[in-house]
Amino acid sequence: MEVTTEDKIIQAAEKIFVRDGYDGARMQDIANEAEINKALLHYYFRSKEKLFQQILRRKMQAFLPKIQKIVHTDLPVLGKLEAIVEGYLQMLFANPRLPIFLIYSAYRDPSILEHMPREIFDDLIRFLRKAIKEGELKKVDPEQLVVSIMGMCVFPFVARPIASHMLGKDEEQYSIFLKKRKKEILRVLEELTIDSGGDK
Amino acid sequence: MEVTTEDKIIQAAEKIFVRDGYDGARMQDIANEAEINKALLHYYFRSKEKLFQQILRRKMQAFLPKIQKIVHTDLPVLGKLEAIVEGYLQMLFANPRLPIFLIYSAYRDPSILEHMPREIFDDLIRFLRKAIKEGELKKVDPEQLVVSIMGMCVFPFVARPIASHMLGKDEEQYSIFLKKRKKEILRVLEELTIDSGGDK
DNA sequence: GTCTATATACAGATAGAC
DNA sequence: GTCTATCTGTATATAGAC
Repeated sequence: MEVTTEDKIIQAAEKIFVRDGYDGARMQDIANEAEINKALLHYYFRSKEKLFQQILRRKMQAFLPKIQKIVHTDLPVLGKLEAIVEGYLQMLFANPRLPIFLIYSAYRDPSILEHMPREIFDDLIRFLRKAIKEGELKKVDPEQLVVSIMGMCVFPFVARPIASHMLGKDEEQYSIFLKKRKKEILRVLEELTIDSGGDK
Repeated sequence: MEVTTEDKIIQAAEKIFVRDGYDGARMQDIANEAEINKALLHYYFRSKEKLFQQILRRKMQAFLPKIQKIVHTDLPVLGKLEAIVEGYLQMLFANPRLPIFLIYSAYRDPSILEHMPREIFDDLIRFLRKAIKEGELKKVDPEQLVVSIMGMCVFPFVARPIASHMLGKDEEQYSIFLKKRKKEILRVLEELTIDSGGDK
């Protein structure tokens, strides 16, 4: 299984675009990163814009499928929420700059959102609504709750430079802070669930 | 009180930089917005970089002082949290693109954070710690809680295009969603406070 | 397919008249 | 202080040899 030139370009372009954004990225940087010539980029993808669109689409599709599986597993509310938060945070640890890249790109050209799968959200919201009806979850707006969960997960990664400065933490301390995040988010979510067993 | 050319430039530059970011902004666009000639921008601010730094500093200082006042008022935990969330959301409604501008700018050049006041955070965290010790708030990590609150407030504004798409809402529906946000965030925070009165 | 060399476009910055 | 005209650098994109 050889690595084709196209693969090398895609790899390199992902790195540079995600790091620098469309406007900040330079074709020369991508070429350097791929260890090929700048002209080859155009040979394979015609233009910066077209290359960017490819990368964006790939990145969007890598975004949610893991979460989707979790949503469809059969777990009690808190267990499912825990799995979702964990899966989501895992993705963020592996791709800390992905959310801001996607967010920024969506401002630049909202039409790209057409390619973004939406069912995961719907399924999750449906699940939460059912959980409320069945008395496993306190009465909250499920849509609002999903956004709150995403916010609690994503924000410390997206706003990392500002947040670490605000908290007076260096890189290492902030990494530790992030690792404790799951427990603390679940601490909050716990309070929203209703303990049917009564034990604990 | 006349509007000086410098004022016009600053106004215009704020709008364009906040909207497009440093890389995306064009000096020509700023000049057009200010209804002056491009050369005048350089006459007043020498370079794009210098103009940007000015704007950034101004925007950073407009960011938190309102919150600071609230933190220093004498209110019970939930009341203070409510005031903070409200003030914060108000600022976000008035400046929806400010956070992403600041975040993105901080990635570009982290040294700008030196100009960002930090005491507000410290004060708030101290306050929360005290509230926990005095039994008004459940045992959570105050730093984590502050980040969670910020995340819940900021995320739906920062990620607006993606979030509205995910939820299948148009502009108007999403605005309504945002207006309900305060109540829902407080709903979550309520569960973290300890009702000393015992009523309700 | 891959390279070097070059064309083209445009943005930031300056010169100089008024 | 404000303008028009221009310079200079640099980024995307193409031509053409190998």
